[in-house]
Amino acid sequence: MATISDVARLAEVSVATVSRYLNESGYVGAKSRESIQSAIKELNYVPSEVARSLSTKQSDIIGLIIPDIKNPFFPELARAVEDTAFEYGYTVILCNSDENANKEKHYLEKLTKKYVAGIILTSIIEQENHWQKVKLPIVALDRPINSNVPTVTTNNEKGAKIATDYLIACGATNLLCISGPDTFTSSQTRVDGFNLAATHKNINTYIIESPYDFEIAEKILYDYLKNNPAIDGIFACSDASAIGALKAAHRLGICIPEDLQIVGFDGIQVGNVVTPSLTTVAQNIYQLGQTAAKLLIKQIEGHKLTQESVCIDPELIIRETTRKERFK
Amino acid sequence: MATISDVARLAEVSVATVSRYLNESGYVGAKSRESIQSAIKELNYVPSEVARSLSTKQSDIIGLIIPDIKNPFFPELARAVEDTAFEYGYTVILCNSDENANKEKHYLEKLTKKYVAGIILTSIIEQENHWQKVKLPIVALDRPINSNVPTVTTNNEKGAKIATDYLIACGATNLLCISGPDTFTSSQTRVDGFNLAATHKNINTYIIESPYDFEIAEKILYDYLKNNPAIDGIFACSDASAIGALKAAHRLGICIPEDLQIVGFDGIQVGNVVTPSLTTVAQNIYQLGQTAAKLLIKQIEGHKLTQESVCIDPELIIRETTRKERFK
DNA sequence: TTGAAAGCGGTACCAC
DNA sequence: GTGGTACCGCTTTCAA
Repeated sequence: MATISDVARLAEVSVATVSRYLNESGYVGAKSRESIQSAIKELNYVPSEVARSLSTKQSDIIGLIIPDIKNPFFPELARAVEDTAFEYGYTVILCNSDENANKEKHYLEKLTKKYVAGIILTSIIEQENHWQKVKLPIVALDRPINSNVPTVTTNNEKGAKIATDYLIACGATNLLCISGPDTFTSSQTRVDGFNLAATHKNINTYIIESPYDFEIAEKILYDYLKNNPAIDGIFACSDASAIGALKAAHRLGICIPEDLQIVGFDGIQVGNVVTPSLTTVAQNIYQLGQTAAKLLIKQIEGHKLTQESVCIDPELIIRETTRKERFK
Repeated sequence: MATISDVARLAEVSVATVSRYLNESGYVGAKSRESIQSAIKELNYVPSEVARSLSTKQSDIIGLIIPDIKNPFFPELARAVEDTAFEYGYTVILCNSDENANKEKHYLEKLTKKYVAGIILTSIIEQENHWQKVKLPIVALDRPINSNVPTVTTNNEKGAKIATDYLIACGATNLLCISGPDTFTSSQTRVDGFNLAATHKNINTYIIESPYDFEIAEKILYDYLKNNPAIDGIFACSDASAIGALKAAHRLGICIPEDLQIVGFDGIQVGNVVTPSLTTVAQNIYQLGQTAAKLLIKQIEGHKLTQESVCIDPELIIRETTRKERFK
């Protein structure tokens, strides 16, 4: 593999000049420029990013730490981050933390060692603060970690409120909210939105907790719905639990949406494939990822952030698990 | 950030000794060892992987090039690769090629510049040969690129044969095979398996092509099934097209599995969520990724490969889009 | 406009 | 056992 000095030698100039040419920093005379160009071509020269990194203490690598790429929410997010990174000439390292503080910490350290340019973090660690040791640009995605860290999230409360309002408008009066694990602030915020919309009306509300896993949710909801047949509307804090509820209702012979209406949250693809297809509050996942990446790159490149944090509105997608709106 | 010479100075030894200690190469006396340890602790020293890479021309980064992480087949694959990489101390860079030769080439180059240790490639480029310029360890995943490159694939022919045999055993006699784009050898091989199982019996066979996209497949199959009501069994070369077929049949009022049985291929999660749930030939996706990563790491670490290529058997998962087996 | 040379933070050979 | 030191390939002063 040819090096910069090979190029310099062949072009009969100094490495400094070649470097200047490469980085478009400083002057390079026309003749030098030409001979450098042909030398590069002839030697098939490709600059070493590692050497450059060592010198500049910077790289074009972005670390993306997420809980689990298998979780249907994240592929699209990762894709958005990668697309944006690609557009700006960056590259992304994928890390699955499994909601595990140690793994998260491990990756944070590992990425630091690599001089990554910055990190996008969907952290489990809201209370802890490994990230504080990291002096790199960081953006928190989906889950805020600290008010000093720029954060990109969905407007969860608003989304939950819209969903609940819609259920009520469609005639549901006994509402169940399926919350997520209480360690997720996003889940708590969605529950807040649910309460905001459902209280002070002639509505009965119930809350039950379930992990964002459709098989577990199915079990939990099977038991719950069996014992609580009055429930006629469900707002689930995730599509996964919504689909679990759908399956459970199916097994119990409950008709959807006639006897029971369901609205999910997230907008993952599967919701469109189940029968009946799922009415849901869709997060703009791609935009979340894209925004996070852009915010990070802005920081990396030393621009001032005009907005520290971004909150993206979700959108209600009406499909088949809800009836027609009756009350406006 | 502390460097190796800071450590050496504080520990009152030379950098060479610290380096030896760090890499467990060569002798380090007990006293030196101790003072180095405490110096490292005190300075909170973390070795720079970049500097090390420059010196050794090696890194612990594995490049993973896939068409699109949003494609439901790949998250699990990526996860398996990442898990295995993690286990062996490697880190993975994720690249989405979009089945685009230029993007693939770009990434191949970019990864080379970074001195990545090796590359796992799900290539679109079966005929081209960008990868030939790359002198790094490579493993081809899912799609063979060349007989010299170690390859990990599913036994597609066998899987297709099992699926088709099963359809026939369940009483289907007018079989449609939904193939994939003919640029995928995997699809061709599955069609081969289908033909192998279906010809020479009192079976009528038909073949139609569709992309691995459930919405497009739905359109194509809607038209096809409308005009060919005799079809009573479908073997789809992907779960995506199987689900498209399912949706199309649903819209046409065709009962599944009574009037029409469907078997998919891939084993993606969605198949388990649709109604009726999809009988399918499941690839062992996790194992594919894991095997590829292990094969790559073996090469990287200079071990001889005992088996150049690996072919993993898929498994028929019987769910609700097929009837009970009637003929054995 | 250009080049010499001092880093960047390690590794590894060789002499002691 | 240990240390001096010449690289690895590139960036970046600073002087010419």
